Amino acid sequence: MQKERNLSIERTGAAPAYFQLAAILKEQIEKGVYLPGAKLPSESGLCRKFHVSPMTVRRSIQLLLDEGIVSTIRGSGTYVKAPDLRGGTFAMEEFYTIFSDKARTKVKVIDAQICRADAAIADKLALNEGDRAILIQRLLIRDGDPIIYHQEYLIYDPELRIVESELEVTALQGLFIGQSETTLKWGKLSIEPALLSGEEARLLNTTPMQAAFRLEHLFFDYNGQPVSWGRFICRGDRFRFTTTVGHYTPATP
Amino acid sequence: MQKERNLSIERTGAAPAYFQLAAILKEQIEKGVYLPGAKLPSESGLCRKFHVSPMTVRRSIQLLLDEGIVSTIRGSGTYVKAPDLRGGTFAMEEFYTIFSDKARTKVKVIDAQICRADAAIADKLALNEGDRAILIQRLLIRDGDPIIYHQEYLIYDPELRIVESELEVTALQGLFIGQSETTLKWGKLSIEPALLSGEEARLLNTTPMQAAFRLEHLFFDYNGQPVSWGRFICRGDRFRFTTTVGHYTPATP
DNA sequence: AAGTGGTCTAGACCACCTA
DNA sequence: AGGTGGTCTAGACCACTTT
Repeated sequence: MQKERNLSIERTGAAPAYFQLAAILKEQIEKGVYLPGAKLPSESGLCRKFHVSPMTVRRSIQLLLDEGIVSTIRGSGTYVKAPDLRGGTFAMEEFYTIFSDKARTKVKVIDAQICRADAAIADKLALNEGDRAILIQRLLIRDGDPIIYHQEYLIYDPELRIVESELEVTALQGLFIGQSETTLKWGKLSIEPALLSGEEARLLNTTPMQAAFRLEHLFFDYNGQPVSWGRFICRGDRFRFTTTVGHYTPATP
Repeated sequence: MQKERNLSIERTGAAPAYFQLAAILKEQIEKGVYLPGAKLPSESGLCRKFHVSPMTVRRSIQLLLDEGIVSTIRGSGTYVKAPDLRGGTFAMEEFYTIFSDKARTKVKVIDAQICRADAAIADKLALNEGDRAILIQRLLIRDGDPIIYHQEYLIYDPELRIVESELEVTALQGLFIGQSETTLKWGKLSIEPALLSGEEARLLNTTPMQAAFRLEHLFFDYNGQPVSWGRFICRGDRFRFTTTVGHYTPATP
């Protein structure tokens, strides 16, 4: 037995006990006390050492599990994971913050019209070729610069009033914030790299053949009917998805 | 009071109670029993209705929270969220599965050499310009087709034996699986769209100016020292990151 | 057989929101 | 004031792995 570290749980209501314990364990791992592959103390051991109940310890471990810092093996123990690229997930948060910054970001509707579905549109929106659909084109302007071009096809259904709500300038924010639209149930998203076409480059005020992200979205309602299909064309020099892997605790010295 | 649904928790050990309860709630939401914005029954109410303890109910709600299906407001209740783009996260899983499919995927080391750090390398790896560094170039071949070109700079440190371990053909897989390398602590990843250069196109057996993903990685060791900086150039026509938002329960009719 | 993580109970107190 | 979610306890039993 070595000198007991003066690490303990404060019960002054500062932070939840399970959070404090998780922070302590993370710090140990951070410092290299437990290297990748090493086994953490058992849950019952942690109960005794920190004078908390089993459930509280479990919640702490669950936090580390969620953050991908450790993995558990039933009947064996809890082990520190080595960082791997697999753990990396790219979130849309940064993307979203741009939309929500209303002071610097403006959405401009370029055009809204009724069109006829071609093969691709009919396929995506479960229509027949030649059926009516609605096309809305928007430009997202950041500090006066157009940086995202959005093109969206909606099913033509006057009863659903989708058009009216979509046509509001704030509708784009709505997609991100998730307000109103109780008709939408779920959506598929995909990201691929693309080249700016002449038209897209013109709208985005740059030159063609630039690298860009194409973020495609397809939303469905509660009947399983596709409602909206569209894509965001984002200037590649303005966007980048970032993330971290491994155990990185930002600045708590 | 309406007719009680014959939904109840089975205690036959089939699945954990908290999981079953979460599934029941998800199904209700899925069916539109609780529309976006609607309030779920209170936790104590769920305890009574399903004859489980508060902790079990809480775990169920926690699951729904993690999946972004509901949000809770302390002192008020639990509410169904509307789907929003924000919830979408793009995982590296698909990317990883390609690497792990050893039957169809082969890694080929094109070149490994000692080089001198230019300004960019020196900056990323915290070296001085002109310092020695190691450059490794690999090609990932899928069904005989080269689809990813990987370029990686490592600090030149004979003591650390990083080179030897990195040079193994399996090292790339190791980055994903997270085996061995106990010296790596954490890493930063970023994705941006790019155009294939002439050299890159030649290696990937396609034409220049094609759209591609550039996945950049920077790994650090336990001393905070950058160890490895590199990028994966992925043919855009072969890769796509996908995700879903909203409450989508795959095939349980 | 002993130890480990996974699940669960039946309460408790608190902070917060709504009325 | 009463209801709600957030935290926590001090046990229990189980399935599993290790010795």
